[in-house]
Amino acid sequence: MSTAEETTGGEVEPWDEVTPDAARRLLIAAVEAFAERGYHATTTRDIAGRAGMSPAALYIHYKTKEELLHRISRIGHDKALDILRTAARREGTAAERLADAVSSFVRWHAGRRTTARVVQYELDALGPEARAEIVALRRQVDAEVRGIVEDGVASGEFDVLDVHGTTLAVLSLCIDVARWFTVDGPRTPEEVGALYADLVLRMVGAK
Amino acid sequence: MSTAEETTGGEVEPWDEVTPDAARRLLIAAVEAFAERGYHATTTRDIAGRAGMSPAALYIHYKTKEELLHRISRIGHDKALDILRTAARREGTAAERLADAVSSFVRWHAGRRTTARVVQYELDALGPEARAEIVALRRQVDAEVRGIVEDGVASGEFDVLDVHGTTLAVLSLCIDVARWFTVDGPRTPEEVGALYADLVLRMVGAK
DNA sequence: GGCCGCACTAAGCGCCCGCTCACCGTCGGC
DNA sequence: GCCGACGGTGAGCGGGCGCTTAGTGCGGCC
Repeated sequence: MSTAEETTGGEVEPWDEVTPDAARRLLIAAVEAFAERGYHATTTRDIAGRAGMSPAALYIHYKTKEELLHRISRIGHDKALDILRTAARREGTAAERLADAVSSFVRWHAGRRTTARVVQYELDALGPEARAEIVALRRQVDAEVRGIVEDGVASGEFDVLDVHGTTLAVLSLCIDVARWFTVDGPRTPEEVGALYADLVLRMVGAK
Repeated sequence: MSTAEETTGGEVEPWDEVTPDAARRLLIAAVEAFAERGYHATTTRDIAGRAGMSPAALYIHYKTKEELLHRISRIGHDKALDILRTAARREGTAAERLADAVSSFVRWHAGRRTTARVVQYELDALGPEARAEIVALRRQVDAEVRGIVEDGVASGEFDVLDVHGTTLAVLSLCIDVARWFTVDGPRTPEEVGALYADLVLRMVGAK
């Protein structure tokens, strides 16, 4: 096991794009609290406490509690989109790219479960403008996966009746991992990723 | 269009097991509010207001706000389990029974979306004892689906490497419908049910 | 060494939450 | 025609919420 910093959940938390250090500690504390209890059940006092600060310290780095959620959601969606884009743009058959996309997307949802929960399930807590921004990112996520599926259909690799519906189901399957996965469970993120890649290839009728 | 009572979402709401009438109206109001905003973001004043009552009226029929969630969750899980049991116990091949289970389970999650959202996503808001009761019901849900998958494997109808993992994925796929489905979308609950039944048969490698 | 800037704290404001309680209108039984 | 039972209301309590503000300790720069 590496000596890199880990959370109680055993997840490595980079978040290195967030500076200064105090702002990053507050954001990581917020991710943990939101993932455990949900945005509305989390208090600003709880977030500050987890970060080892007084309640007022939060407002030096963030305008509101909602801005914290917005930042988390934005960074998380960027990362998720980046994972899918990397898989979609690599060389290989549509089946190889789809398997790569699903397995890495699932590994992220399982391994970075706390972040993924906040990203996928707390969207409704954002205000209209922030939500609109995130919804646009989600459409890009959908487009990446649909692109691979369409490539496979065009090349004759896949046998799919409803491309939009199947794409939705594939993403849905991956996203729901954040709901049920636990580090205490019998499977590692890598195992779930491999299993799900196989299941998805079956769903698209890969030859 | 029928003259049966419908909510704004176009869903028929039986809830006929809840009496008296005022208690049922409060419970339906709570389902709508919890589904829209989440348990923690919903106020007792909002629930009572939707039911056309004063805030204090809620406490004549329910001890706490949490008891409302518990009742909703219990009734909803009973209904979901009933749907799966009916499909699992009918006559037919494992493939027929699995397709029936998935399509009816998905139709429920899409058609009764508000209830399903509360049932599937607000579990963590329950206290320890109530949550334990519901978790036991969920294990029975899992067992019903796993039973059909095992039958199919035993009879040679299905080709499945990881029975537990695949069962989990099948249920996961169905449950996530409650997160993304909208009545404004392009698909009816029946269409999604049929699509998902096909996808699941592919996942289990049905001959 | 003196002073400025700023990250941070202690205290607390105003608000709204879940929930309670004293009271009231209505309706069936005699 | 009166009376108790009961479903319902108006007002409000105690508390915790998101957020603010006045003040403090400390590190860097001349």
